[in-house]
Amino acid sequence: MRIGELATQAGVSVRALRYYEEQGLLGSVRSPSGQRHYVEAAVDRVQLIQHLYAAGLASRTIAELLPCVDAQVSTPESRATLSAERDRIDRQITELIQTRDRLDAIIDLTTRPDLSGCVIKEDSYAM
Amino acid sequence: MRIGELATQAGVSVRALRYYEEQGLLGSVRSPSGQRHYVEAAVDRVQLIQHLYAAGLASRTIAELLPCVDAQVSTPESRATLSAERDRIDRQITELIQTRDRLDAIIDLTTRPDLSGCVIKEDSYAM
DNA sequence: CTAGAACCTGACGTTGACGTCAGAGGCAAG
DNA sequence: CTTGCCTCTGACGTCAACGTCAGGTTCTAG
Repeated sequence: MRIGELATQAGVSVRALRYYEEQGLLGSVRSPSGQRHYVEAAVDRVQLIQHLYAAGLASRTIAELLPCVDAQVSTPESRATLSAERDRIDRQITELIQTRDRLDAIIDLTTRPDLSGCVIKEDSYAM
Repeated sequence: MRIGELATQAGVSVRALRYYEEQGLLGSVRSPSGQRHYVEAAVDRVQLIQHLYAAGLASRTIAELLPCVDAQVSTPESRATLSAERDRIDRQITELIQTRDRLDAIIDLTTRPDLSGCVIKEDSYAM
């Protein structure tokens, strides 16, 4: 599998894949002419990388953690990084839920029929 | 309340507050000498801005939505933006939960006692 | 065999939310 | 009055994850 097809299948750009390799996140086998070739499993790996990026992890952090995924082994440092990032994501989720609920409240407030123009109510008071 | 105290109370930098004003997110009253003065409610507003930034909204989007919060009224466009962002945050939460669970699985796999050194199992096969 | 698509390596450009520095003025205390 | 902290307005710097362009090679379909 060459870089263009991997890009298509994983839904990222060719440039991104080269960047991942540059950051030590994604390996490739080079053909004699220098072209990158990937195994099928690379699709999943790229998507994992994307999810970790989306969760706010930096390249360096991902580069530190991916070997654990590969070798299924963790050092004390990587264990610390793993649980730290896990907890950070957890707090991020909590905050996002609050913000989402806040947006819901705003939507509710601003969508609800505007009672300020409801003069009839005042008439009923005047009775 | 001057800019330094607002920065302290809201937990952001002075530079950030000037930036918010520049982006039209945060108003201030100027003293004759040109210094910014803020009302108490500015603390909450700054924290709302921070939460919206943390949720991935851009300055322009926030600038578009804050008037709704203030006036409690929404235009058709702002309603669309509001629900679009709400849904985006919702998807983001879902993805973050998946990534967190993925990290949990990795932690579990790499922390668990290493069975690869357990040769006794192979002996039991050899029986 | 040839055109066009895909690939390569640099290397500079982009974007957003600020950080930081320079130079100048403002304000309360002693 | 002056010392020291706070504030002001530009304006350039930063950082990360790519985008984009240049200039050249390689693969593939007809």
